[in-house]
Amino acid sequence: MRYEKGHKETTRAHILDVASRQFRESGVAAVGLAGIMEAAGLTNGAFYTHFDSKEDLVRAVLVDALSRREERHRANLEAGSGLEAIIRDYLSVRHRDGAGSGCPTAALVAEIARHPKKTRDAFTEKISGIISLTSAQIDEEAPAARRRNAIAIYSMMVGALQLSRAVNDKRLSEEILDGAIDAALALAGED
Amino acid sequence: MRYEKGHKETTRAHILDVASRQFRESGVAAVGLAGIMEAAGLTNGAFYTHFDSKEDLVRAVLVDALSRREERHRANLEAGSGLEAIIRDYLSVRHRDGAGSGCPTAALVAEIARHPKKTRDAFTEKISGIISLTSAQIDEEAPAARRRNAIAIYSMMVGALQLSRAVNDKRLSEEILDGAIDAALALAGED
DNA sequence: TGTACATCAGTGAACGCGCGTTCACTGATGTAC
DNA sequence: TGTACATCAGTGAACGCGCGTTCACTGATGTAC
Repeated sequence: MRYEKGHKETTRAHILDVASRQFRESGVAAVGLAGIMEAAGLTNGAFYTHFDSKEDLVRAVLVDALSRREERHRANLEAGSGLEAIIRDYLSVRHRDGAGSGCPTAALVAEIARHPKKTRDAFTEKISGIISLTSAQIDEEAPAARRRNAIAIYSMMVGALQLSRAVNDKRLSEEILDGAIDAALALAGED
Repeated sequence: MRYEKGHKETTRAHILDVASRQFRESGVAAVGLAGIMEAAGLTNGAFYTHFDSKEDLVRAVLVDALSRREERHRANLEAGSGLEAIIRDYLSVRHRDGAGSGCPTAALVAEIARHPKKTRDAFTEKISGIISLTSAQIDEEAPAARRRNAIAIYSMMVGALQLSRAVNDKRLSEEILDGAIDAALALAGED
């Protein structure tokens, strides 16, 4: 072959990374394929060697980014640092200010709701896994209560992170993060 | 004048209503001015008789829609139905399925975070008011705890509504709404 | 060993289209004289 | 009272631009004979 073995896979992964960052930073609708390809060091046309369409890329980005976060979540739990570390990390100033490398759900959930079924299917599956994983770590007897609290914590984290990003007042933004940390820890059974 | 008195104000309000619905339904970036004007029964060019730019319209929509929701919230509280009614209404299937007439925060918060300072300023002011209003209704002694819980409830409602909209599984979607209702009621001190 | 051909990731120009914005114009009415 | 002019919300065509997608082509390498 004209390129070394694995070259195509590497290029695809690179485009995926660039797109993943740009989507989370600016939103799917506001990002163009030409800009992604240019940032990846390629020209327009090469895109279709790797993906069928922009929608196909969105789906791939979603699955990849959510899988990475789930993996990190899992590693965190296995290292014994527990839900508390995850909550504090999620609702940190660093996460608020680094949307491009942050949670894809917080960055894109509203947009995903408007995308085709196939894309929402992929998202649903990943979210379902993240909720199950979180629920296993809640300090509660009843499984139903664990699941309920996992949903409440995840919803609160996603909502609070977004609000802290949209709000244009340092004090209020940090108050939102801190308020959500307290309430999430209480729901986790770790306060 | 060539049009009856108040005609211009009526037209402006009509454009604002149409835009407000389309933005909440499809997002700001995905909606074009031509589509808004056509749905309003006018032609392209008339837009600039009423607004300076698309960004100016976004700001006006945000202030208008959030003010209306705050007013409704306030009326609800004064009618004595309390926070519980507000929470149940916010996290209802009807609200989930009616984004176009629903909460602008849930529909647009991630996009707003990427808009210019002036737009985020307007959003910040309104959100601040909504948090204060909610906090006054929390069944807690300490003002700091009331404010913290108000923030937690609002964040959770926004996040849960978005997740319930994005997820493509009826069961999971309703589980998210119901889980968030339970947790929010607990935080409101009404469980 | 040397040559002809096949492979295919990437190039770069072009496609039709809709975007936000501008602007010369229309035409119904109000005002001035 | 009748006529000329001013006002201004709305029209509709056009502006340059970037969008997602297509496609004929390139050129470096691998394979066949």
